[in-house]
Amino acid sequence: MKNKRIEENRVKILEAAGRLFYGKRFHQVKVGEIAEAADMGKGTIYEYFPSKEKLFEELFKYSTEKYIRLARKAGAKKGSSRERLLAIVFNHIEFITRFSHLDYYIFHINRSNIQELHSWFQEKRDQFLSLVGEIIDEGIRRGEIRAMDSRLAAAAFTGSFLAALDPFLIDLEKDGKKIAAEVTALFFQGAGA
Amino acid sequence: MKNKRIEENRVKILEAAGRLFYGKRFHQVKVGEIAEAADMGKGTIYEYFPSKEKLFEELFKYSTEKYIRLARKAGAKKGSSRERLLAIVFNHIEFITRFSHLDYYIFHINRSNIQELHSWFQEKRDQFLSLVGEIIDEGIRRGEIRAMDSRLAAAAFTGSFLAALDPFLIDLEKDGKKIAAEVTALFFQGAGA
Amino acid sequence: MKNKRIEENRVKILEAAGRLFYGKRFHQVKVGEIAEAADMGKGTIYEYFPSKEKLFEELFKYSTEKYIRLARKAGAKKGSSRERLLAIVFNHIEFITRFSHLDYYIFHINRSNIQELHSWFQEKRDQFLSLVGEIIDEGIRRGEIRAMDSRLAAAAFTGSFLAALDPFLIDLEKDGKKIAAEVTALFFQGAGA
Amino acid sequence: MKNKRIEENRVKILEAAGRLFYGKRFHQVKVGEIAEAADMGKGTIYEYFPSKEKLFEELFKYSTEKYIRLARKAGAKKGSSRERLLAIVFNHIEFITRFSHLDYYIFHINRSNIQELHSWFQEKRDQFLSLVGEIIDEGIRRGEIRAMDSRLAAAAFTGSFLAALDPFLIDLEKDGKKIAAEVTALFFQGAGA
DNA sequence: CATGAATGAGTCTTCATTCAT
DNA sequence: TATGAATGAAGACTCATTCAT
Repeated sequence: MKNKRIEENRVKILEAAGRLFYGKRFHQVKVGEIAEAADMGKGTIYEYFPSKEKLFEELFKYSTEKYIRLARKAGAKKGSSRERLLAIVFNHIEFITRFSHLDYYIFHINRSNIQELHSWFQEKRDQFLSLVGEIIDEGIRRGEIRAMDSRLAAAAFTGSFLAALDPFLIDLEKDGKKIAAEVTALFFQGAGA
Repeated sequence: MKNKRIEENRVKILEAAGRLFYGKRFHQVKVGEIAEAADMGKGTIYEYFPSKEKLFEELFKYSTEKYIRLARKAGAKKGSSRERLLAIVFNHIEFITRFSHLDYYIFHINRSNIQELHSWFQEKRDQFLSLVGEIIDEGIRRGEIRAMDSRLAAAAFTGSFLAALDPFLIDLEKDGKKIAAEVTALFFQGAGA
Repeated sequence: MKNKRIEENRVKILEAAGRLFYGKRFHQVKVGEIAEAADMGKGTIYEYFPSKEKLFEELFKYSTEKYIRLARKAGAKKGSSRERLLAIVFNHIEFITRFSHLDYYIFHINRSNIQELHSWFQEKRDQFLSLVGEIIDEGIRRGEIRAMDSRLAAAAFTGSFLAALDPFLIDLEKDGKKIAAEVTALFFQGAGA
Repeated sequence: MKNKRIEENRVKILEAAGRLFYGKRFHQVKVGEIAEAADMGKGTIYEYFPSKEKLFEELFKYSTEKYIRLARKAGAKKGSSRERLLAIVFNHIEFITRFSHLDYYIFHINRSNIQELHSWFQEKRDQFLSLVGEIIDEGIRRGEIRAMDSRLAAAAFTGSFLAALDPFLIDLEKDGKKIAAEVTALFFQGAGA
């Protein structure tokens, strides 16, 4: 099918661009580089994306949506709220391990400099926080979590595992799971004596 | 005095640049704009910074160091570990309220796209986490916080208040203090029922 | 063919640049002018030469090599050493008549301001002096020229025709050949009574 | 006296500029460098010369006039035409040995790219060729030189010693005098067998 | 007189985008 | 559909010159 070929090339470009943009600023990545990395001619890029700017936006969306899709799947598993939150964290670890360059586009450019994507990004963050918030809400309903502002708790929990699992701070491969467990435990038990 | 004049101009440029870079990408800010914003000739910028790139790096450092300096001061206040952590959070609120454009350069570009600054930035983050970690350690010594990995806790706590106080999510001015208290309380008591 | 097109464009640029640089200093010639003179876009120049500086160097080499190639051809003609030397001089006249702008880059910037080309230029001058020196050597062997340091003689002869045929001193078109003959005669007979 | 101090500074700047321009292109030498080399403030240069361009022109004139003044003096010595021509050549050697950087401005930028100086330079060259030509003319009158176009002979002779004594070709210090004698001998006796 | 910080006009160079092949 | 040579708009940066001290 024609569409399949087209979609394959789109993803090929996005993945190549993802790797290149990782750790570089927008203007440090040349369209020619992306083309080369995607093993295509420069002109071909423009068959799939109307501009470099749009390509970057698409990459941003592609990464974020991939993350949220996987997170949703991970959080959907049955179990206690603690198990489900842990699943969210495990999913995070797996994602940033497998798609480290994509991870980059999700929370770390979180105040996207792409003005055009601002509201889109807010919505996606909302979706993610809602996902976590719902798990917390259910935990409250189940009596596993004390009554609280689930929205705030979702943000706090998300922030804490993001910070604790920063691949620049720890060895994700080796210590990821352990830290995931610890940070989740901390969220449930608190630090107080 | 000569040195004073020079330092004043440096800061004048940095502050002007900070306001301009805020919410824009590196290449969207023209050196001429910075010069105009700093009320100087374009050439004068180059008397103080060898390149736009270097100016950006210096801005990054300037902002980060300002933040850490203020955080250190805030955390130094006497009191319980809870009060001191709260002081760190209050400082954060004040900083991103007063210097919202500078805040931008601190945790939100936290995987600095500026390759050259990577290790520098790691060090600064370490310094900040150590600052928080020491407060937690003292809390443990005092019996206010249960025995735990203070480093991990520091990262988790920092992550949670950063996420919860995101100015794009909440009205900092209005709800900042309340949320600061809540997120700190959550850190101490945990979410568990 | 592709390569042909590329070489054509290179030469087109070099010739255009040659005409422009003639009688102007490096910084008085704008890249845009060269592009316009070569009937190309400014960016195209940079497809062929990495910088204006390099383009100038290439022009220098191009001109010098063209001169030497033609001189070699002229000097290769059969005949007495006097005839062959005269051929070298005639070639010089023809060259600076037809390619006056290229001539400019050859002996008149003879202590090349282009530091990078210094040794390259020395080599080329050596080649030219050797060419003349060999003719003289053969003249000695044939008994047409008395035994002497052919290297020195080559330099002296070259210097004398260069100076005597300076287009700013004489009317090359009108008097060139006559003066060429005279200066060659002077070289053979000497000025002594 | 005031004027003495002023003249001293002028020469100081010219000499410093001469050393810097030597082997560099006009735009490669910065006014700041000249100032530093002359051990003055940048602004001070402008007290003595209205522009960098004019400074360069003055340097050019200064060098050329110094050369011609010395050549005239050298050629004025009593003796045979051969001795006097040799004196001109010896003077050349001494000049380019003592003032190598000034020599640079004389015959080697002989088609001055400074359009404004063109006619001035032609005149100076005329003066020099006349100087040599007069010696030749007197030689003819004395019967030391055969009847000939003294103008052409002057150019040829000048060209030959310039080329033969090129400091990039020979060791002036060591071989200068010998080559001077040889090139003069060649001029008188000719190369013919 | 001497200075050097401030200036901004002027230019090289880059690179996203086009389009003829 | 794929390509990459050609393009030129746009911007960082330089540096001669000025002028307040």
